[in-house]
Amino acid sequence: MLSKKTKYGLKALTFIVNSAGDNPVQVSAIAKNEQIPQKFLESILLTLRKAGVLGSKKGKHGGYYLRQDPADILMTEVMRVLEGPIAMVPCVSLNYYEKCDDCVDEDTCSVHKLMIQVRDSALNVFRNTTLADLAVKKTENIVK
Amino acid sequence: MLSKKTKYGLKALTFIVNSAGDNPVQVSAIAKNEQIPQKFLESILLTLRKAGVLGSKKGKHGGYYLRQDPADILMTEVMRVLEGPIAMVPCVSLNYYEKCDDCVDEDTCSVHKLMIQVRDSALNVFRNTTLADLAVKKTENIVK
DNA sequence: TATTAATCCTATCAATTTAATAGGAATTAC
DNA sequence: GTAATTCCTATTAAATTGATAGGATTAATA
Repeated sequence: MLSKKTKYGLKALTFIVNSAGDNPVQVSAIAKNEQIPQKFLESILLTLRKAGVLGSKKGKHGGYYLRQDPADILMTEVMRVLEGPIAMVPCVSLNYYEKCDDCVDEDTCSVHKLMIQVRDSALNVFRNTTLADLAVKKTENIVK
Repeated sequence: MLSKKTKYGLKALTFIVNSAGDNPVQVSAIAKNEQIPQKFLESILLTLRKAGVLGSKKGKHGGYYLRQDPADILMTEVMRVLEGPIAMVPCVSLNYYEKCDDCVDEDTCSVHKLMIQVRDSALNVFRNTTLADLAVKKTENIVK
């Protein structure tokens, strides 16, 4: 299952893209519009900022903003920050590899083989989707 | 993350395929060879039996066996039984659809769009992989 | 410079899920 | 009838998730 953290995070990022002014977007505005508990959202945006996806400005008229063009922000990065490894098992993770304690031989493990395929198919989606793609509205989508 | 339940279940099914005799395979044998807690494994195999993937024979010389040719058992079925819905969010699930309470319009939801792609890519793997594929050993794999 | 509005930080909590264990009932082979 | 096996229900410990609480810090501006 996708965690609420990730779901909220993706919605928040999309909202920021679509609030396209030069001013930072406030947590309260996002929370209200996307129906997200504000305090929870605060912690999520903080995570995204620490990961370098978002920048922030403190104090009055502060808020969050993107640090790159949305077309340059890949879902691989966003998903890893919010949801953790893309692989479903550590033994097929590119960025967080760990050997299974129970598995004698990775090369003959049936789970390993299957999970590599699942990982690659997910990677294929995330590598080819940017935040800009997510933020495209439906009408724009149709026009394309 | 893949649950241990699913991991153990996949390993157990593979083990049964590779124990290819006509006799049912005992839980104790699987548990021992695959390093799975026996009581936990019992409950997993019971689930697979109730779902129709495995058959069982009680009493002395009893055990579990496949009800179909491994080449006819798709990962879509196995994964749904063990891990639950393939979709990461209920609102894109083919078999367990549920509307999000927070989401106003599915058609414009950025999460929805992305998760449909992820679901389809996973389905593509699971629909094209059978238990027989999982159970192929490495050497056989190379020979192909 | 005082006030207000925002992010930042740490801690805590309740609910849920997961992984595992326990104990025995039912069934079957021999 | 005994031994070996699956079947069933209940319980539990640990981990994770989702959310809340309270205040510290920072910056704009009146």
